[in-house]
Amino acid sequence: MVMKERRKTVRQITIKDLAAILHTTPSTVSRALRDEEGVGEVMRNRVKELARKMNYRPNAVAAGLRKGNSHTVGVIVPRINRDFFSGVIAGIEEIAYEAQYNVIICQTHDSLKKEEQHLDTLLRARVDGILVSIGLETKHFDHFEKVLQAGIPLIFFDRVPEEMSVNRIRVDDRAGAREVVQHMIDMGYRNILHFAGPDYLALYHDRKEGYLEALEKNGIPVREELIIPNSLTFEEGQKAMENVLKQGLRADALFSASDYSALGALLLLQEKGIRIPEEFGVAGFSNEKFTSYVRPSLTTVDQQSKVMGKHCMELFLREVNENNGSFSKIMLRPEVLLRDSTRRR
Amino acid sequence: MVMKERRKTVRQITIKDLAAILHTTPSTVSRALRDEEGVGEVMRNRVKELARKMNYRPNAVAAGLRKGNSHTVGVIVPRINRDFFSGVIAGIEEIAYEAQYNVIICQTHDSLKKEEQHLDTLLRARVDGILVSIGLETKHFDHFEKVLQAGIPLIFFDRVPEEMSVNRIRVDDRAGAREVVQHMIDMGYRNILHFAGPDYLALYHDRKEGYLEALEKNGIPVREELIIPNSLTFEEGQKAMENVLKQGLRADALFSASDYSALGALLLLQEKGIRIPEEFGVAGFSNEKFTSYVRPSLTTVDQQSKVMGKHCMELFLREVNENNGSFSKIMLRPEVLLRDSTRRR
DNA sequence: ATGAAAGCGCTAACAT
DNA sequence: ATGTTAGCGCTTTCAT
Repeated sequence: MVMKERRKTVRQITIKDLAAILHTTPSTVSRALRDEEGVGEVMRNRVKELARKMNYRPNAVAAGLRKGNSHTVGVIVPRINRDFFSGVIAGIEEIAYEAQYNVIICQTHDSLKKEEQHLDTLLRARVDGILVSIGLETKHFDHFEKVLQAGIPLIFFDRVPEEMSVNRIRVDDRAGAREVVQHMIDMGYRNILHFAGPDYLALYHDRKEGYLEALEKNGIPVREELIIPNSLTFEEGQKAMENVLKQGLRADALFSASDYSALGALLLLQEKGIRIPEEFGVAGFSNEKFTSYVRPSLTTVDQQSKVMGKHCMELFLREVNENNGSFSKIMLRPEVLLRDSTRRR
Repeated sequence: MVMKERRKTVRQITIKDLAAILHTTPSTVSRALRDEEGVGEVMRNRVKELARKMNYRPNAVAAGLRKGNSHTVGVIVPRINRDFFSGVIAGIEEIAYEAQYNVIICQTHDSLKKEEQHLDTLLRARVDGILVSIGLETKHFDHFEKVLQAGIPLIFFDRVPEEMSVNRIRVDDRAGAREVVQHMIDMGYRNILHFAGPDYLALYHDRKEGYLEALEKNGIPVREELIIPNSLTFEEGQKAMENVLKQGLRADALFSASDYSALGALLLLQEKGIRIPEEFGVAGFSNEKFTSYVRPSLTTVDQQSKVMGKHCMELFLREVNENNGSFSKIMLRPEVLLRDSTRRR
């Protein structure tokens, strides 16, 4: 590859150029290139041959303007470097690819302002649909109204607004939490901490509910002081566990709504010389990759990220084709992964 | 938020609609909205007010077609769930945001076919520039030629094609490797394994070179059998280390070109009851987040991902404004992070 | 089977 | 300060 040419503003080949060379018209060229009816065998081949030879590249902007769609969907997620979200994106991309859709990925870093900006940008770019997992700052959802006003499908996944008539896909967080806590109880843990997330997000609410249900079912009284709110990051997890130890709270296990804070706690416990899982059990949520890398490996709940992504895109495709005024709620079954951090005896 | 309306294909408000309502013309409305010269104070305010009231949303597709640019750059990376790549993307987004550019993120999963497809899609979408980190399968670069033909800036980062006249940004992998191996030698390790990547990628080549240089400088003879090619993933790392042990190779440390295979090896060694760092030292490369989460924490080399992303976007902005036929090579200084996996005595 | 003409929504050159 | 006109590159009706 020789990069000899000085870069300059180049006028790209257009359909009109091809038409002129072949002594025909843009309409015929357009039809030929898109394999439409009504072009002679010979002409079609001449067009395609020339297009190839001249490196013709269709202008999707122009086509989009004319056709009124872009064959592109926008995906808005809090962050792309979470295995969960990148898994969802992989699922979306897989189905999108089959259906010849492009995917634009945006991350909000959990900022409401960024979320609104990305939304505007995507709407201005005239995407054909938007798939969103909302950020931690998002407590009201008015800014999503304009997506519906624009008349394109809007689909929420994982972090979804509850009690609203919109398409949404989640895993059954409550069941996942219940099962993992049940397992911990089966392992003989009785004083189980819970690191929770903000209650206004259904998934965190449900994880707490699952925790409570499991305790209740086993006749274990709930101790409010064991439920520690807003402990989702690595650092928060360390700090929270440090406080627990400092306060001398009677506790022998932790079920965290987040793998990150579970790990923070786990490392702190190890530093203090507390043996896991013998003296203290730890479980997280989301099946981040590192949970299988740390020692002891961390019990967690897999959220079917790739399956969720596929469902998202399939739901979009259904919406865009059928366009009936209804909406879907899809709930996936999570998979509890029992690992060494809770497996004692 | 009441989502009452049945979704249907809605014609969005256009500049023409606004003009009609205000008994003026599209040009005036366009000028007013973009804060251009030549619109009266009163008219400008009336236009803006109405646009706001009617939820007018400019059609970026139409504007792009007319202006011949999209104010969008495309970013192609092997995968987005590597902390290194997501860090670069964060840097790109930061500068892009300031300069009012949109960013389209594409991942190739190291597939050459995907890389070519994404490239085509971005060119059809008429992005204003493309920033790429090539995939493992990519050994020839002809497909990038068309980016230059299209007359838009092309910038490679991290995984760049060497010996080619294109813009590229990297860290000094050789220096990073040399320093970390020197540190291992200082710690008394003498028989240091190297897990290498494919030699045709400059960054892996250079990491090996740095390793060799450090040995040489300290008068330690190179033993070819200690250099194990294509060991980059977690699984490959485990397998490679297992082979090393099985073969009874005399080795007391590992410098891996990848954090993932370093971790695989580390865990395998621990399983076998080998103490780290006392009996065996381990170092990786890239500063993936998990390297600080595992115990012992893993010595590694930080690649300045965010800084690299900023440089990429800044270089793009310079290119797009100045458009001189030259190209830049930027080399960043990596930072060696000495952690517990190599710190003995 | 092919061509002519209009127009998607916007911007910009050229009037007035 | 505002209007008129043309056109970005494509698709789609309507002719022939």
